[in-house]
Order: sequence, then C-alpha cells, then structure tokens
Amino acid sequence: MVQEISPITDKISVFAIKNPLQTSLGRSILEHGISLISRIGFEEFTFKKLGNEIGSPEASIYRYFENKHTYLLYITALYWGMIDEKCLHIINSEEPQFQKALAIIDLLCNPPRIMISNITIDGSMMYRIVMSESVKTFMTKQVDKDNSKGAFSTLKSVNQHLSYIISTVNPMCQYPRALASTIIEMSMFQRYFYEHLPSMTDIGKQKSMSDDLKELMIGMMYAGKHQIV
Amino acid sequence: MVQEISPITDKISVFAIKNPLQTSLGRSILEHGISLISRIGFEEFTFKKLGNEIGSPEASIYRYFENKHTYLLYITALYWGMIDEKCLHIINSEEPQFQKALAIIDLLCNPPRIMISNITIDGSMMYRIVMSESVKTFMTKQVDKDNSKGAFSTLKSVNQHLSYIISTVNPMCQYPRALASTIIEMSMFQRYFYEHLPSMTDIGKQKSMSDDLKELMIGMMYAGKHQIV
DNA sequence: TTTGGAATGATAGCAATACTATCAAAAATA
DNA sequence: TATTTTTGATAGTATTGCTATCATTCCAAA
Repeated sequence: MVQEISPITDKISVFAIKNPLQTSLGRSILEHGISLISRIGFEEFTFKKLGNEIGSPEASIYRYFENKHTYLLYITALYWGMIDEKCLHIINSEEPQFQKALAIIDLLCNPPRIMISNITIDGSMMYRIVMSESVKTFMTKQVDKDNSKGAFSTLKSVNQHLSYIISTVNPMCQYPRALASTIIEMSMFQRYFYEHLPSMTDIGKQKSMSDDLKELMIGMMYAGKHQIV
Repeated sequence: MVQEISPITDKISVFAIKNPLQTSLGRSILEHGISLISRIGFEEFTFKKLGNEIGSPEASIYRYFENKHTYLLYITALYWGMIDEKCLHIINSEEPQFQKALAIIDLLCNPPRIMISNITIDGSMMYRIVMSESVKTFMTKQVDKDNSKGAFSTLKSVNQHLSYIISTVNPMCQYPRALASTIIEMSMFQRYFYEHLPSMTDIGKQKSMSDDLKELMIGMMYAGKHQIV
C-alpha cells in the first residue's frame, strides 16, 4: 500500500525511525503521547507511561522514536510544519501586506483547533506543548547537531515568512529576523507569564488576554521605528 | 561567628538547606558547580560529577541543596539578585531617564564580569548558564509552587525596574511589563540564536553582535509606538 | 491459500540517575 | 576539654532510559 506523504511529514521523517502516521500503533503513539505530555509535562513523561496508556510495551515505542528527545523534536517540528503551511497560504493570498501580517500574528496567538487530518490531534494540546516545552528542544547541548539534521527547519521557515512580511510592512526595519523570532517566542512566553508569572506581563489587563497579546505582537513589528519617525 | 548576610543571599536563602556562602565547602559547591554547568550543561550535570570535581561525596552536596532543580533556582536567583542590585543603583542615580534605560539594557546585554565578592565567580559563566538554562527554572510543572516560595522574586524585581523606566521613557506604552520581560528574555534568546540558530536573528550583521543586540533592545522599548505617532 | 517478512507483544536486563541512610572522623565552637 | 556541628566514606534503593531476545500476529505477494 503506497500512502501519500505530505510535504510536512516528509521534512520531519528523519526524526522518526518509522513513520508514525502510517500505522495505527504509530498514530496511537502520537495521539496519546501528545495528550500525555500536555497533561503531565515533558519532564514527567516517559515511554513507559505512554506504553501503559496505549497498552503497548515501551520497546514498541522505541521502534518509532529513538528516544524522548527526538520524539519532542518530532512533535514540535510537526507543529511548526502545520503553522508553516498556513503561513504559506496567507502569504500567497491576495490580501494587502498588513492584513497578511495580522493573519500570521493571529495564527501564532490563536493556533488552529485541528492540526492534522490523518489523526485526531487537538491543536490546543499541541500549542500547550510547544508553549511550555519547545524551548527545551533547542536549548540543549545537542542543538547544533539537531539543527544540522534539520530539526528546526519548519520553525525557521515560519520565521522566514514572518520576517519577510515584517520587511514589507516596516521597510526601514534593521532586524526583521530578530523581530520575527521575538514575536514567535514572545507570543508563547507572554501567555505563559500570564498564566504563571503574571507580574512579568500586562496582557489581559486592557482587553482580553488574546486581544492584548495580538496588539502587543503587532506593536513588536514596529520596534525601533521611533528612531526614524 | 556571625557573618553579615547581604540582602541578596537573604532573599534566596530559602532555596538552600544551608547557606553555601558561609562555608568553604559551600563556596566550592557554588564555584565548581557554576563552572561545571556552564561547561557540560544542566542536563548532563549531576551532583555526583560535581562531587568528583571538588573531592566530596554527593551526599555532602545534598546537605546544601535539596536537589538539582533547587540548585539551579538558587544560581539563577543569585544572578538576578546581582543584576537587580545594579539596576537599583542605576535607578537611584542622577542620570536622565533615557540614560538609565540605556544603562539597564547595557547591563542585560553585557553582564558584569565579577558577580559577587565573597566567592570568585566569573560573571560570563553565570550569564551562559542563565542564557541557556534559566528558562528551565520556570517552564516546569512546579512553577507555581516555586513562584509562591519566591524563587523568581529577583527576576521579577529586575522586570519591575525595567518596566518602570520604560513607562517614563515611553509614557504612551500600554504594555511596559511585557516589553520589559521581552527585553530581558530576548537579550538572551537573540544571543543564543546568534550562536546556534543564526537564521533566527540578524544581530551581528550591521555592527558588532553586542551593539546590534543593544540597539535592537532599545528599539523594543518603543514597540507599538507607531500607532500613536 | 500458503508463505515469508515485517510489525508487535512480552519479558528480561543493565547502566546511570536521583536520591536517602548510616556511622565514623574531623573541625569548629563553647 | 567537651560537645556540637560538619564532613567523608560507604551502601543501598527506586526510577529512568534504553537494549536485547524471542515468540506471535499480521499482511501482502506468489
């Protein structure tokens, strides 16, 4: 049986020993794993616990993923792959540039509910994982090795799209890539602060948390512009 | 012997079973531990390895720190405590507000070489740890508990100072706390990106890495100002 | 419909980690 | 000098992260 492979799963297939989207056990590993990590956090998460949830021995999970870390790499790369596809769609639309910028920021602040058709994954669970754990994918001693294997290519692609839009909307901007990565990371951090360290942010005080967050992120696109005006 | 306790060590003393600054073993644990973590990273770091370096059994280290995690809490809280003191000094100076803002941003982008007098700790090693590992102090399942014990009070105080300065420099700003935390976190992230994921940033392309970083962070203080102008 | 290969289940085992406990030696303090 | 505190030395335990083996089931081509 030849199954079609989407461009996303193609990019991230390096991080799985066996494509988990093509078998029912593989899909189960993804579905329940995502649910489990979003519940108990990545530190507490083990393949043994996941095995118990899906009624399979941990050894079976090791046949799909080399270890915990590459499993998290896979999930986050999958997430950014989804976002990347939607970014591309926005960029190729006929909207004015500023509307495209708004749409991308909205996408980052309110990620889609359903992430992938093949399996049933709640987008908000994916988002929770990425918000709380994605930093742990690249702030490790093995960043450079993981990066050279393409672990962050989907994230970097999203950053590329956003920085392109920032350049067109704010052409005097000296640091479009840095602003893009700031918007991407801070959209998650500020929400995390809102939930756990509220004195580190003020989103949710003017309007709703989500609206404040978006307004803040839109403002970020113009950081530094005062020097020109 | 009654030893004077600085306001910093006072704030963070909760996170040590026994004050490490008051014994030679304690200071050794801090000095070598900081050096070791900055070399091998926090994931690879164990009390056993540290014990080997200082010629003491790991059990002795457990007499000072409950576990790895509180040890990292202690180190980062110590770091932000130092920065906080220097912030206070800047704020109480006679400089104009904008100069104070510049001084704080400079402090965040180029942290001081010597952090604490009592023991010999290289500020750049402390900075490396905080840059690469500090996110792991608060992005855990135990944030709320740690926060309620005051684990992040020194960081929050720095954020408070910076957001105050931002409000005075940019009075129309709607989100001073969020901009402050963005500047604090992004000063570390952008440097990390520069070193490991260069396509995520553009610092170091116009001028020196450090100068670009500072200019970017200064611009952040004015994020969103375009809407008013 | 059989058959060979791949995928899974079941179980065992191992080195390392993150601790805890105990007791004797050494050091500091009174 | 007596005594309390601090350290060293050693042992032990539960869990984690992973590997290995072999039997079983599934599935697809011949």
